Amino acid sequence: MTLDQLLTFLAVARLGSFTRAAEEIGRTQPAVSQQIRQLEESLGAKLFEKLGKRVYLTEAGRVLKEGAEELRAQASRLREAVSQVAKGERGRVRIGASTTPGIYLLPRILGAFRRRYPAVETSLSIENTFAIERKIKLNELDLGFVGAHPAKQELVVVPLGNDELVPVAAPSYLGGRRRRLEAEELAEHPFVARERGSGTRQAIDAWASRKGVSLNVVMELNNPEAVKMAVAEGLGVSILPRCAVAPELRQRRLVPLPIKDCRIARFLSVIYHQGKHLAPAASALVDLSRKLIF
Amino acid sequence: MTLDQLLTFLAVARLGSFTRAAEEIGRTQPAVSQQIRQLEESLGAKLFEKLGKRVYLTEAGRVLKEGAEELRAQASRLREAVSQVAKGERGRVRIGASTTPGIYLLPRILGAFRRRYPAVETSLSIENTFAIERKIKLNELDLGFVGAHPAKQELVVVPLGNDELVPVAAPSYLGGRRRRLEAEELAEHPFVARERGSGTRQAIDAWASRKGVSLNVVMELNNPEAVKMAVAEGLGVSILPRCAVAPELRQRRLVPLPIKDCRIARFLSVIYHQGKHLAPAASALVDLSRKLIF
DNA sequence: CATTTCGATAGATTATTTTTATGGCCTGCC
DNA sequence: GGCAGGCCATAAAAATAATCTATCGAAATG
Repeated sequence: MTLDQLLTFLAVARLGSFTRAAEEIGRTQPAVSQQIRQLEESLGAKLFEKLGKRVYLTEAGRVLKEGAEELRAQASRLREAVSQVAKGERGRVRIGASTTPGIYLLPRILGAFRRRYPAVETSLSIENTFAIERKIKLNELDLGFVGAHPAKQELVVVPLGNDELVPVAAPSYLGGRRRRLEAEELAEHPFVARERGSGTRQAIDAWASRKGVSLNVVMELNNPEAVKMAVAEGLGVSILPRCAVAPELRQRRLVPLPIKDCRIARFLSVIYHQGKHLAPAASALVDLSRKLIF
Repeated sequence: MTLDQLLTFLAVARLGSFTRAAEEIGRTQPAVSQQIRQLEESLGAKLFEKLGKRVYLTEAGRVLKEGAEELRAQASRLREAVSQVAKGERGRVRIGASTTPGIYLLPRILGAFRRRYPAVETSLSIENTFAIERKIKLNELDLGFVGAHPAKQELVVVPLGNDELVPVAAPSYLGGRRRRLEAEELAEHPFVARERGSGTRQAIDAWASRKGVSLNVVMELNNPEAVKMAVAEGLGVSILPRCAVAPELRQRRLVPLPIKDCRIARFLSVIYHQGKHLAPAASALVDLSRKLIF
């Protein structure tokens, strides 16, 4: 039983004639005869009977006709569904993001994406960079938004833009002072940090060791919002992604802490598996991200 | 897109390997590769991606997998349904019967048939012999139970048995008399007859003209039950199929009217279209009918 | 009763599928 | 890090399947 045979069968059943069915499907009549014979053999049932001139469906043929029509409709729906996915009109994109991009960037990006591709489902799981890399390698995620250069052989890295890290403090913490600190002076201030292993923390540690500063970490938090709260409460200073503190800086709930030569720029990237054929929807999301960042 | 390609696709999707899928379906690996490639081309969508060693479904592949499984299940159900019809376990038999067999024979036959083949639908339409023959020729009926020899070239006639016609009267009509009538004497009695065109009437008329008797028809009714009622009420005598009057004879609501040389035997037959491939269920019904008649 | 229509059949031909043989790529193991 | 082994892709050959041409026979038609 093949789909082709079923289509031939349906044409014969509908037209009540082998010859006319043959014309309709652009074959010769013997080809139709053989297709029907094979279908009958494979099903073990006679499908037509020739009473006089006309051909009639047998009872088995009537049952097959019902079912074959349903099958054809379903096959056609399936073809359409796959085609929609292939064209990016439908589908699912599984996104992973590390904390900073996940919280401060992706909501905006995904909002725009959703307006553009309303029928494409997106799932976002926020985890640390390491976990995201692992899941991408296992094909459990399609795209990863991370702030560290993985530079692994198996991953494609699409640069999105710089994510500047800015030192901040509570307005009351600094008081009236406006003096620019030397990098070493940071050691004198209590420092509220993200947990070790976070991209933000890694970038800060790398900068600090480059400058020969040892930070006076008084608190480690695995959530940038919690870090902001702690700093706003005057527990200490911190260095946070600009996109994370932009609203607080505007509302003056936090203020910049000027430090000499403090240009910590983390590179935000989208990563995906080497050799992966990005679905159109995923590809569109990457494009959209690049536009929205700049 | 063929069913074969979908089955191959499902095997690959399930096993995550072209080679293992090939083993499972008994082909070589390149055959699987080509099937998948053709499927991808016909759908216009990449279905698998090779990331490292394993092959993974793309989003389009995931959609196809869902749908293909449904399609497979439906195709398999369809195959089963057709097979059941072909084996006579299921199906529909469209039966036509003329009045006498339809009322007095078929309820019993169909009851027995239903117990034997509970999943086979039967439809019974009671019409006159002419209409039944026409519908059988138009393939609107599968089997016809009639009491006249159609002997048309295009019909197969399966004899079931004799349907004896017995003269009857109301007990009160005869009074104490028990004398056997000569055929000619029947003309002296009011006769309650079936309508012209009914098989019973035709048989009686044929017998009467053979005997040179002209019946004194005082009433024509198109329903044998109505004839019985009329006779029971003493409106006259009639000649009715034995199977139609058996209960009344037993209950003495009617009594036989002995007439010399009155052996009117109508032959009951099943008819179907010449060249018709009887479905197993229909065939079984014919067999059952022959058993139950004798 | 000849004629036409329609499906079945057989043999030739074409198209498709499968296999065989091989190459490239990645992985994992020493 | 080199090498073997596993896995998929590819191309040509072989096998299989589908289609076409030609023709037959049965049934309906005028």
